[in-house]
Amino acid sequence: MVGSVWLTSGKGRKSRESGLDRDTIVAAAVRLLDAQGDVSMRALAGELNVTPMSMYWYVANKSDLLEFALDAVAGEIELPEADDDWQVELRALAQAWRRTMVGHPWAIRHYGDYLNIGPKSMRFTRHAQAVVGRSPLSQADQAAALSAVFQYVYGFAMNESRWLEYGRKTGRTVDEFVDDVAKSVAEVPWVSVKSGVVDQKNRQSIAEQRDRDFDRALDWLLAGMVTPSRSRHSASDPDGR
Amino acid sequence: MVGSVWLTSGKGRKSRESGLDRDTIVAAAVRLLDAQGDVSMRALAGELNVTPMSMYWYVANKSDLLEFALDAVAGEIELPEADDDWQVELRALAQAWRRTMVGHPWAIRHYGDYLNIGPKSMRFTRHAQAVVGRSPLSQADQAAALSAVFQYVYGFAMNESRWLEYGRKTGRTVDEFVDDVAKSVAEVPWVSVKSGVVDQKNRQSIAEQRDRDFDRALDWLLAGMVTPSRSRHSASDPDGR
DNA sequence: ACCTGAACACCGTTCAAGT
DNA sequence: ACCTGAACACCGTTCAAGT
Repeated sequence: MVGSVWLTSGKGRKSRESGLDRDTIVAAAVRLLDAQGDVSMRALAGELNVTPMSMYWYVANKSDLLEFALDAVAGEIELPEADDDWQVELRALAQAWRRTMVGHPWAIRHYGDYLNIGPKSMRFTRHAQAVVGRSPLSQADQAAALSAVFQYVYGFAMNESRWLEYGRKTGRTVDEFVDDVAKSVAEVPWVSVKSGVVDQKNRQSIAEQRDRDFDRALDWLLAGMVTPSRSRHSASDPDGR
Repeated sequence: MVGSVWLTSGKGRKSRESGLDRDTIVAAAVRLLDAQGDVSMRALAGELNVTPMSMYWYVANKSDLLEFALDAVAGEIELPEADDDWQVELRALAQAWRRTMVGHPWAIRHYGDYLNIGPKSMRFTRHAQAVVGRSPLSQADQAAALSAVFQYVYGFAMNESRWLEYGRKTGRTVDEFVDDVAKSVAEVPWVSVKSGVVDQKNRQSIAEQRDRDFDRALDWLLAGMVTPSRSRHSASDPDGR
C-alpha cells in the first residue's frame, strides 16, 4: 500500500514472439475489472492465453498492475477547455473526474492505495493545479481548495461507484433495492431521497438526481471558499504567498 | 457487497461451555484489525484459541463479521452536546466521526461495503439527522446538506487513514515519506504542503496542519450552504417541504 | 446446541527449468 | 530475453461428523 511503480519504473519493452507486452496486459486488466469489478492474475492470464507467470516479466506483482491500470484510467479524463472563471473550470474538472471514475467503478476502490503519480495522473493533477493557480487565492489556499474539492468528489464518487457495482452484480436498479431495504428498516439514511417521499409522477431519474446533488454540494464548497468567513478559520492564510 | 446482516439479523446468543460468543469474536476482530489492518478467519480463530469453523456458528461469514465490527466502531463515536447553532453542532459531529474513523483506519476502507444500518450506526445517523433538522433548510436540502458534509468527511478521512496505515506499517513518519518521494518526483500533488515550501522553524506538526485543513474545508462547505447562490443550482429546493 | 477436522476451490508468488 | 510448470503458503468456506 502506497508504494509506487513510478518511483522505480521499468520495463516498457515489447515482446517480439508473442503479442504480450505491458500495455496489452494492462488493457486486458482494465477490461476484466470493468466487467467483473475484480481481476485475478490467473483469470487475466487465461484471458490473454498465457501462463500466469508470463505476465510477471512485465509487471512486478498484482499491485503494480493495478497501479498501471489506474493510470490508464486517468488518461481517459477529459480536460475541460479553459474558462475565464476559474471556479467554472474547476467544477468542470471535478465533473470530468467523477465521470471517468464512475465509468470504472473499481478504480476508486483502489485509488487511495497509490500515490497516483503516473504520467496520465500527473497530467490531470498539473491541469488542476493550473486552474486554481489562476484564482485570487493565496498559494497555500489554492492547495487547500484543491484538496477540499477532490476530497468531496472522492467521497461522492466512491458512494456512487458502490451503488453502480452493486447494480451491475445483482441486475437490480437502485430504486428496487432502496424499496427492498425500506421494507426492513424504517429509515434509509444513506439516500437523500427517502422512499415514498418523492411522488411518482414527477419522479426524476436517479441519475439526474445524483447529478444535481453532486453539482449542488460542489457549488456550496466553491461558494464557501470565496465568502468572507464568519468562523475561526479564515480563508486567507496569514503567511500566504 | 452492500448486503447486510441487519436485514436478516440473527444469533446474539451466548455459549455456555466456552467463552465464545459473537461480541467476543467481534471485539477480537476489531483488536486484530487495529493492530494489523486486516484479519483472516484463521488468524482470528488462533487469537481466540478455537477452530476457524467454530466462529461460523456466530457469524455467517467474514463479510458479516466485518459489518459487526464496523457497527462496534460506530458505537465509539462521541455525540457532541447540543448547540444552539446547528452548524456548530454539525461540525462537531463531523469531527467526532473523523476522530473515530482515524482511530481505526481499516474501518473506512470497509465502510462503503455495507449499508451501515446496525444499531450503533443508526444512533449516529439519527443524531445527525436531528441536527440538520433544526436548520432553516428545507427538508430536501437537509438531506443534501448531510450527504455533502459526510461525503467530504469521508474523502478526507479515507485519505488520512491511508497515511496513518502506511505509517504504522513502515514505522516511518509522513514527513520522512514525503521527503523521500520528493526526491524522485518533482511535484507532490497530494499533500497541500509542498516539500521545502514550509520553512522549518515555524513548521507545525503534521497533525495540527491536518486538523486545520479539515476544519477549514468544512467551514467552506457550511458557509456555502447558507450563502445565496450565484449559480444555477439554488440552495432552496423549488418543491422543498 | 455447539465445535471439530478434513477437504475443496481458490488465491498471489517463488523458484528452477526450459527455449 | 522471454515463457513455463510445479510447488508453496496462504485464503474463505462446505460438509459430514462428533459431543
